[in-house]
Amino acid sequence: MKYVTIKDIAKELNVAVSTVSRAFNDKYDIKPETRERILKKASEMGYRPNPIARKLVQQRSYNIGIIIPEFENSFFPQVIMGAQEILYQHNYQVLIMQSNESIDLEIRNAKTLVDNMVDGLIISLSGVGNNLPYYEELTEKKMPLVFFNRVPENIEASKVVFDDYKWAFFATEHLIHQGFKDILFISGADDLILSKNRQRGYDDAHKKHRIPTGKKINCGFSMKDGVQIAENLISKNNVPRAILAANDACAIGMMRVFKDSGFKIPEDIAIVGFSETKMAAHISPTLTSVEQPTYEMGKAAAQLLLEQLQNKGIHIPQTIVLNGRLNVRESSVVLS
Amino acid sequence: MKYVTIKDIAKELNVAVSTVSRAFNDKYDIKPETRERILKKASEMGYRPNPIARKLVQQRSYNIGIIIPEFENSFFPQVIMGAQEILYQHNYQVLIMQSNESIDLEIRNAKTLVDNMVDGLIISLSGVGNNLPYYEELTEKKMPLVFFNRVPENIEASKVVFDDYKWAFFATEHLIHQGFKDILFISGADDLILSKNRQRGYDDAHKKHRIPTGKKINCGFSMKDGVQIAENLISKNNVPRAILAANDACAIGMMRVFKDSGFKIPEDIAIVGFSETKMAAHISPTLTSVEQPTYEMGKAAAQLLLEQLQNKGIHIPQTIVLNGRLNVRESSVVLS
DNA sequence: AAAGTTACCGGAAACGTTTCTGAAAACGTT
DNA sequence: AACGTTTTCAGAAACGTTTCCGGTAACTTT
Repeated sequence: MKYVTIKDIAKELNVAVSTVSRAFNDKYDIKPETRERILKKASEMGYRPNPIARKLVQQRSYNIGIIIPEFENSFFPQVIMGAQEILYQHNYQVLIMQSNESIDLEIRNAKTLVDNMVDGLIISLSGVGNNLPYYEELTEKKMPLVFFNRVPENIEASKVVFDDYKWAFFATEHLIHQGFKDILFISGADDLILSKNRQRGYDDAHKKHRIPTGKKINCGFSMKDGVQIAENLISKNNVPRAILAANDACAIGMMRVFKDSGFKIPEDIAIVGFSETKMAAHISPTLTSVEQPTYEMGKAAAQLLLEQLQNKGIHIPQTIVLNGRLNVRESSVVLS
Repeated sequence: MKYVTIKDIAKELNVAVSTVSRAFNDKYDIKPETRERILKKASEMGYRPNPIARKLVQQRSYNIGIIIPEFENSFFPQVIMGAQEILYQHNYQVLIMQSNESIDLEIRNAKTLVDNMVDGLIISLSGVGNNLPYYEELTEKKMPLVFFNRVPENIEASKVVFDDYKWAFFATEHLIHQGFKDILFISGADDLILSKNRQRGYDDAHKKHRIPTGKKINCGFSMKDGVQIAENLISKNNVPRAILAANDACAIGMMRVFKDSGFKIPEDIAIVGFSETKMAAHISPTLTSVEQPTYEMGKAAAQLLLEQLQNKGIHIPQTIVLNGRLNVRESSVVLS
């Protein structure tokens, strides 16, 4: 590839490169007339400014990095789209990297993005481990950082999360109201705050209604995980009356297994999902699920980051807690 | 952010910057001993090479850009993961951009990536329009390009596609074998080759069995599109006996509407999806669908690109056609 | 011991921008 | 007409690398 540079234009027009640069950067000290002349010639020659060179001298990139743990569920893509909308408006480009649920890859991704001089980072953790010390380091170096969804506990950075406590509470209470006493809680990895909050919600709902809490099983967020757990429950003859699943993918995987094994949903076993996907309303029975404002989560994260980018220097970390909704559908309701 | 540079190390060790550079680039003319000394000091100081500066002087980035039209279906994420696997192995970083099914945004994305000196581009089209002249231009300028899935017709570039003709043919024939004569064909946008090939497969299957072809409706690839079309068919009292859908999302959207309106699947209406998603096996009735090797598609695209990157200069565009499979499930089978 | 090789390293140019400094030209003021 | 201002621009340094060129020192060869 041959690129047209600012020098080519300068030579063509017999002006200095600095003049051409000024023409493009809308600087005050340039005659409108020559500015037009330069812009015209530049577009004739098909010139496009080289962002790489600009990054180098300005020490900033107008790029924002987004790191997500997985691509399987539509959750993260939706968050990204929300963030993109805001960032595009402010002339930032978005670089997306995916960590495949691996902490090591996540660190590698983060370093790559930092090396590429992103102006800020929006991150959802793949897990908790030696990535956290690195993020500590980044915050100390004043790299603008925003975590979302799967956030670290002890890092002083802006975060946007879902109110997992509250909605785990409501979802559990909903199941209790249906008369179920033996409610299995499928949790994400234990080290995520998200899991702890849901656990608290689940526990407190039981306390409120003076019911002993049921079992808890840790689980990933994929359909495969759900399938595996369900098969396990059945083979051990350990099927509960109701389940609060880690997410929809997990719930749908379980439903499939239960249905195949002759269980009726919700008559034999009731199920509630989390972070609702499009599928919830389309499978049968339709799946009760906690709906999260994914798009808004992305938007909020982007906005928090923009704030940091604007008032650089002083910056008080902020945590935004987003509200949701429980969409009650067939999978958890028994008509009595 | 303050970055440690090659100069800092040079100063610290009283060597020239060129020497430090050599130490990192594994060049022959450096004494192993000083090389060690430099590497040690560098890691002590937390030095990381600045890829931006390197890009500028080398006029290459070791970055590959991937542009996809949408994030809703898991299809593209899976392709990306396949491509990533190959590209990572060859030390390329992957930059992902998403065009939101907009041709204008797609062009903008492509230009951004080119400006950022990606070494190559892997693209799936959002549509056909004034993006194509731009890609023509890029190929003339020798920018390595690989299209996949939604590919342009008349551009001399490497492509990897699915054998849409063959599997549309088989899927249609499968429906014909079930005894259905009135088969509605839900197609993607008309200007995509993919759509044309499927159309041909659909037509030829009818010809082979001497059945007049049914209707065709154009449609997007989202669940919403499916819902809308199904509602339309019902309201116009125009429901066919069987449907070959544009993809699974579309099929699932339709199934939902039909079920809600009292249609039995497959007794009243049979449905076959395309580019199978995880959901196909999990909804009820389970959905017959054409399975595409998404992961392999990404791998193949990456490999074609790598070939171009290696033998730069001479390069004969190549088209890889991937095979698939028809997974027959409940939604299309009537027991007779 | 002189000449030729080789191994190693320093210096400087280059990549394409932005930005700082300063100077020429144009203008206004008295 | 002399001076001060403002406008407009040119030149050069800088960003952090790689790479080319050349030079010294050590080692071979005769």
